Amino acid sequence: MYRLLVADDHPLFREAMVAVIARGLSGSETLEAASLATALEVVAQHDDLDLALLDLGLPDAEGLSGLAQLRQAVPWLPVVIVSAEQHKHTILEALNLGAVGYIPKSTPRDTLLVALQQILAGQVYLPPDIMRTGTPPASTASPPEHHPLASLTDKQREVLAHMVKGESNKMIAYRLDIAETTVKTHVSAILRKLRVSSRVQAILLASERDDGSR
Amino acid sequence: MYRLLVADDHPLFREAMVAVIARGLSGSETLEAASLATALEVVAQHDDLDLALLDLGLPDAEGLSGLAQLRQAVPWLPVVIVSAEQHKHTILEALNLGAVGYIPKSTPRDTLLVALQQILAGQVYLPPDIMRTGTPPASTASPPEHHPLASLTDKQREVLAHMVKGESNKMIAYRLDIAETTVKTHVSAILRKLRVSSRVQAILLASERDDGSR
DNA sequence: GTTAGCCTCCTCCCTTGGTAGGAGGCGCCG
DNA sequence: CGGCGCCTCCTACCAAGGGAGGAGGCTAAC
Repeated sequence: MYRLLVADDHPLFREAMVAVIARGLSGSETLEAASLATALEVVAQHDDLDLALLDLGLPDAEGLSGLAQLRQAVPWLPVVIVSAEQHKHTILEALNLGAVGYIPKSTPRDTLLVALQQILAGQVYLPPDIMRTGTPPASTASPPEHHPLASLTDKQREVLAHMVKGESNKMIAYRLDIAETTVKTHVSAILRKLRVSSRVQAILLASERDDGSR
Repeated sequence: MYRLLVADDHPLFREAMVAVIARGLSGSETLEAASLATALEVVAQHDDLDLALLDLGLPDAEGLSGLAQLRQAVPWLPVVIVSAEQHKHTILEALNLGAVGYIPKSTPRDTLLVALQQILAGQVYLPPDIMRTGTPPASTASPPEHHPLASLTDKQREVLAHMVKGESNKMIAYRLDIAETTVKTHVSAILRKLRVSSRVQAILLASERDDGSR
């Protein structure tokens, strides 16, 4: 059911991770990337990804800069850090950059699965020791605002603006002078990027943020 | 296309009015009432009415009290006053009670038709002399808030509350532990009473008013 | 020139939303 | 008691929404 990206430069570890996902999240698809560069390529071409697992040891990304780049490129994509190191400082920094979780490479297979499921369900996963010792500050409380709206193209935003007014696809098509099928295409893309499953939810989400109306 | 109620105690005038409507607004249905009492009965049984034409000379309603009662009984129903008298004071008072227009009985047939169309389109109609001399104050600017939400039954409000959260009919059915068909019935009633044609519009209207969410 | 992203439009297909109309149960009120 | 409103549920039907997949044109970037 899910589409995940596994970005890690160790083929072996990558395979192991993919195997865990295949077994634990049946029906899910996994894409792989051995470097940050390819990871960026992949996410650019797949705007239907549900989650990216990002290793912090990638050759072309020093430390958390890879996370930062990924977050900037595709803000709507949740990223969970998979790392060997476990400095609390690093973890908190990652969360501040918008990561939705931090999974130590030492995590046993079944715990890993639980973590992924938790994250895919919209939660944040952190290693148990962090969870205990001092709750990470503002980070988890308000996960630095993935503004998924930002990832919309101009046209998509325009369509969304009409959706928010309560207009139907047909009406929007008429107003923007494009075919209704085109409107549907845009709407589908919007729903995907906003990670919702109905126009109503998209509208609610949209009018929650940029609220020009009141 | 429309459903109108003509409330007037003069059979002859009522017939004439119905005839004008039948000819000018082809396909429209008209219901009739000779007294305020019957008018109240009729509107109670037909929540799909588009407009009520109310005569101010009804035997069981002194002056504007009939309008007040009608407005209170079915706040979602637009009411236009049809009257012989033309005191400016009366007209303004009627508007303050939520009337969407005031049509003098002396109005010629074709003007009457224009007035009705204008009102059915959501406008307010007033006799020309009033329109000229001094614009009626807050009345037309903010037509005293038909709070259509008030006309919803408890269950309907409950359903609406879930709609506002972005839930589908199926989901609402599950949560309220009723059949989806029942939810649909409620939704339809809500749309009718709120005078909108899609759930999105209903949601927007609902969250515009009672805004407990922010 | 090639690539990539975006916009455009299409067909096929399924799900969801919404209307119409009927019907039974329940409770309140005249 | 009878009537009425409300809630419940149903069938049948049609319109709108949404996904999958493909395709062409356009422009900006390399």
